[in-house]
Amino acid sequence: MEHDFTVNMNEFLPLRDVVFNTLRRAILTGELKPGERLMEIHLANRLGVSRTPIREAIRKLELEGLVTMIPRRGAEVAQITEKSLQDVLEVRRALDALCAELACDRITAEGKAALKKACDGFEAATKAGEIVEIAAADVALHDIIVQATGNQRLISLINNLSEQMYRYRFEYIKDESGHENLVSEHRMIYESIMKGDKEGAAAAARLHIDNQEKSIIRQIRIDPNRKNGSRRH
Amino acid sequence: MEHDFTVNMNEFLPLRDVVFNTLRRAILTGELKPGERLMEIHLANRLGVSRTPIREAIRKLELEGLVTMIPRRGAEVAQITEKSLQDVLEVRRALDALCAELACDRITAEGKAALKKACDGFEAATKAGEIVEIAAADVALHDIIVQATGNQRLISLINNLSEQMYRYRFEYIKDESGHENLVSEHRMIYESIMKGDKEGAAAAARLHIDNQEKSIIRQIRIDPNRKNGSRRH
DNA sequence: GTGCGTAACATTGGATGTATTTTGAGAGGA
DNA sequence: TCCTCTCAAAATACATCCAATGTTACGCAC
Repeated sequence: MEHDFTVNMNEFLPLRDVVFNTLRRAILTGELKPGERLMEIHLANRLGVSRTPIREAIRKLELEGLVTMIPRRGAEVAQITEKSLQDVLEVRRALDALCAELACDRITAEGKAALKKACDGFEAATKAGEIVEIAAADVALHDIIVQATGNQRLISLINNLSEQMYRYRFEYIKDESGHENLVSEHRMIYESIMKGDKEGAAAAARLHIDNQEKSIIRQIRIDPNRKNGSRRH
Repeated sequence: MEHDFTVNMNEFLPLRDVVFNTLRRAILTGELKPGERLMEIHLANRLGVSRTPIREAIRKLELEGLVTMIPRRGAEVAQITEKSLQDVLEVRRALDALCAELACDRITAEGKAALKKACDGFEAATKAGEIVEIAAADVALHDIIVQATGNQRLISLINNLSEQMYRYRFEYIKDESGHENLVSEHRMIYESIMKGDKEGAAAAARLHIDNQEKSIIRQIRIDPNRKNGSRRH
């Protein structure tokens, strides 16, 4: 229990970080569409800052892979291809399995309690059927497992990779038929971690990603119009 | 087989990328030491450019984890702790194993030929005993496996993680006693991939990282003076 | 002699100015 | 009608400038 000044600290975030977070959110929520150009002056006017913070934010987005740079032409929102999604998921499968294994060894008593609560919470959310609730519960559950590893590098990598598919998060949750699968997968991960069964936890985590992959890829094929961005003004 | 303009393109790299690469190399080779402050105006004078490209390069280094930002005070070269190294290696163990597995399925005939050549080359280099040669052969070998996965995201992640321990690369090679281990580990990975034995390849890759980890950690404990940076002027 | 306060300095954060490059439209010719 | 060349408009890349803040050192008081 440190101080509770953290809230006020947000006021003092450098503008570049505010812009960075704003743009990232806009890209991940689909407000800025793949292929759309990010022009410094327009963004600067829109956000009411000068070009400098915009540029620095774009540099970071570039390294994160959310925008692609074309020299002397500027940045645009990165295209998401089926291949790139599969690449991301392939890595995530390995890293989520690693998380599950490490969590078996390292999770604390409080962690276990939180995990149980999150697992129950997810089950309740699916029964209620509220998409947003389910997504939030899903994130919370995974977050506990990831955090339990205590590996800072792993934590930030997973967060980054998860982001890449953030805009598809709702797709596989909408699919009602998958709900009981989701619940049982979560429960299997949960129980394996509780027992300290590393192989079981890893296998369950992999299976979980496999199913997400199937669901997401199916959605993309059904609705491939996301590819082309449209101008905003 | 696209164009072969890639070489000439280097001439047209934006200044910020030149600075980015320069600073990154300086950090990884130890020319800029952990804890050392990166002051924009000094770097600008040193490299003969203005502050703008420096700033944008630092933003990228920040996201890559090579420098840490202190608000209103600037950037400094990130400290390397034993914990952070272990974190990196823990992730690499999983990703190298994944690479080996994927390579089993996806390596081409040319890839196999190159792999054989690289493997023999490494063995020859260890016999010759030239540290630099051995390191180069080691990189070449691993590169072939990583590239064979065809997963662009995985490739860049592994490259990034490898960089984090670049300055320790020579440490575990200097250790003469480990040479025959290195050779046999490489050979085991090589043979497993040739046979398409995924489990074997993954296990061998993990073992390989385990041994590197032991060697590097031992070196750090022997020579922990790297921790504190010194001012340059 | 030590500790506190203040002022000068150094450095980052952000804004603006300038030049080069790209793009796109329009005119002219095949 | 289509292609090409030219020119203008716009956007990036880089440099510089101003403002705000953190740091340091000096001096004064206790």
